[in-house]
Amino acid sequence: MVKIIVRTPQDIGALIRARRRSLGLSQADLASKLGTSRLWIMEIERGKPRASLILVLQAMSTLDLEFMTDDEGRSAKAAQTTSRDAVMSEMRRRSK
Amino acid sequence: MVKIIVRTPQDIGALIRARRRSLGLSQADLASKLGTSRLWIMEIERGKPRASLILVLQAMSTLDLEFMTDDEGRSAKAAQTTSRDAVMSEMRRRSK
DNA sequence: CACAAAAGTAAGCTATTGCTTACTTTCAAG
DNA sequence: CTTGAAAGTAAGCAATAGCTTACTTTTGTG
Repeated sequence: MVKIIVRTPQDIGALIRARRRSLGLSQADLASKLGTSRLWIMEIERGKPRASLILVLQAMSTLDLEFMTDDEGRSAKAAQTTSRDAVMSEMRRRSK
Repeated sequence: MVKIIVRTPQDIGALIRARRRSLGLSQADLASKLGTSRLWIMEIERGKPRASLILVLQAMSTLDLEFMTDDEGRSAKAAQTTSRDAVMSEMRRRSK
């Protein structure tokens, strides 16, 4: 199970297409599961840059795919800003 | 470094907001780095569902964030479909 | 080859995005 | 309490997303 990094709409298109195929679904099948049009599936698989976020996320979940991202241990502990960040924002405040 | 799963526009909004703050950037700062409007930053941080994919991906990269997904070892090896998938797609073909 | 499903292309339409500008409200620090 | 930056709200507008329908091309099997 290798981690793939997703940076571009093309990456997402390729991911969706590969997964759709590996599940044996046609574009029409996926479109109807998702409640979108077959045309939309076509376009997203081609890397449509301005596709809407929610449809992409729904497609991911329909295909049992998940996005992950690294959290830099900032979750609960650093509710109060770190002193370094405080300084930085102070600096910006002062500069013009 | 904990992996966070991102499933909804709200998840993305929270992620972007947290990271923006931890970098000491204002919404206006981020908007101008990204070439979008401050209003867009506002909306995305609130979980705008239909925001456009490309802007979201650009925001991620501007903030040094990455999306990852699991590849199920399907990369090169299984260029030719697995026999099980072949059967399934065959079945679908025949059924109506 | 021949046939059917899947995939791709096109055109036209409405709803929505993302923008600008301008104001208001909240926050942080003296 | 005052003040300036950041954040939130609002209105109006051009560009475009995503839809339907219809047609064409490609793909995979017998």
